[in-house]
Amino acid sequence: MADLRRKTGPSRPLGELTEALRRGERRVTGPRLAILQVLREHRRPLSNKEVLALLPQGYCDLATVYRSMHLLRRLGLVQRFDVGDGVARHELRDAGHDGHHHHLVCRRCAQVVAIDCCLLEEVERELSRHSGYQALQHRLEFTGICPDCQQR
Amino acid sequence: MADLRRKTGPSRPLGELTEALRRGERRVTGPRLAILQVLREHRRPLSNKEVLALLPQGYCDLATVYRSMHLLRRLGLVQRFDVGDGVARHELRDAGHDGHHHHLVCRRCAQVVAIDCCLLEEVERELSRHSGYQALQHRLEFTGICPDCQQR
DNA sequence: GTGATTGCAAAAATTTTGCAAATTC
DNA sequence: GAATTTGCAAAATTTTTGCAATCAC
Repeated sequence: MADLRRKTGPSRPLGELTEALRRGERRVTGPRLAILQVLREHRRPLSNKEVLALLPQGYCDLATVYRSMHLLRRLGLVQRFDVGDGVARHELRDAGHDGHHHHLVCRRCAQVVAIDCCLLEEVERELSRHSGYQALQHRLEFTGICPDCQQR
Repeated sequence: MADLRRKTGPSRPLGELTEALRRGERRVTGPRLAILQVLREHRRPLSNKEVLALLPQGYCDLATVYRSMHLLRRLGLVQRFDVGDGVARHELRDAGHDGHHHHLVCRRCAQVVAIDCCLLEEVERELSRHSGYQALQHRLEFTGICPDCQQR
């Protein structure tokens, strides 16, 4: 499922990522760079242990991976996935994450259609009124079978 | 959008649930009955600790709640949700439809509100017409800051 | 009675944290 | 030089498991 979400094309340049760190007034350290490299090269949800294993032998501590992942998530660079086995996984997000939008993904071929408009602003306002929750955000993903795949 | 929040009334009759246990050749025990009662009365994703706390004082062991929840999941009676705080939650599934609905999760305390109606059936139809995709499904999750956390 | 189920306690596994030393800016 | 970040070890959680006692059928 995670693979279906992935957009084709190269991942974000490392420079952009370190830039995001600096914007957040965080330091660009060896471990953080290395972790970002791993995430760039393996674009699927990785557990922290997997990330550690993909780093040069003994390069950094598991605790550092945990801390870095928290940071990257706060900065919006990474998205967390819970697959249902009690282990958190993280995946690098695509560049356009500030421009909020949704995707429609084919479950067969993973072709992606971007949905430009955000469909849920009105719903969000209503929901906030009814629930008392504030600062609402949402994450919406559609899947289906694309026209091409329907013919096969 | 009148009533977004799930009505808290009991759902599936208890008899139907114990029936499912028997069909699975599992025994109907006190702890299992009590856990099912709790799930029937609180129809939102509950952690195992929450379930235990909602049972009569000292009524059963946390390990039993874990084991029961595994069983109920294998039997398809409950659905597991991972909200992103490292704690698994379970919710009773509805008999009739697939149990599809959405959640509103507090980003601070992970408290969950179930949203009874599916907001996107109409959107899905529109989207299907415009994109040509078929058999659409979606996953939608709202997050926000719950009223309690707003005060802290 | 037989076999599944429970409680208890102990173990596993994941994640977080305190603090001195090292690193980045 | 100041402040953040790291490693290490220890702690805190969440979840699982072994086993004798108990319970459902």
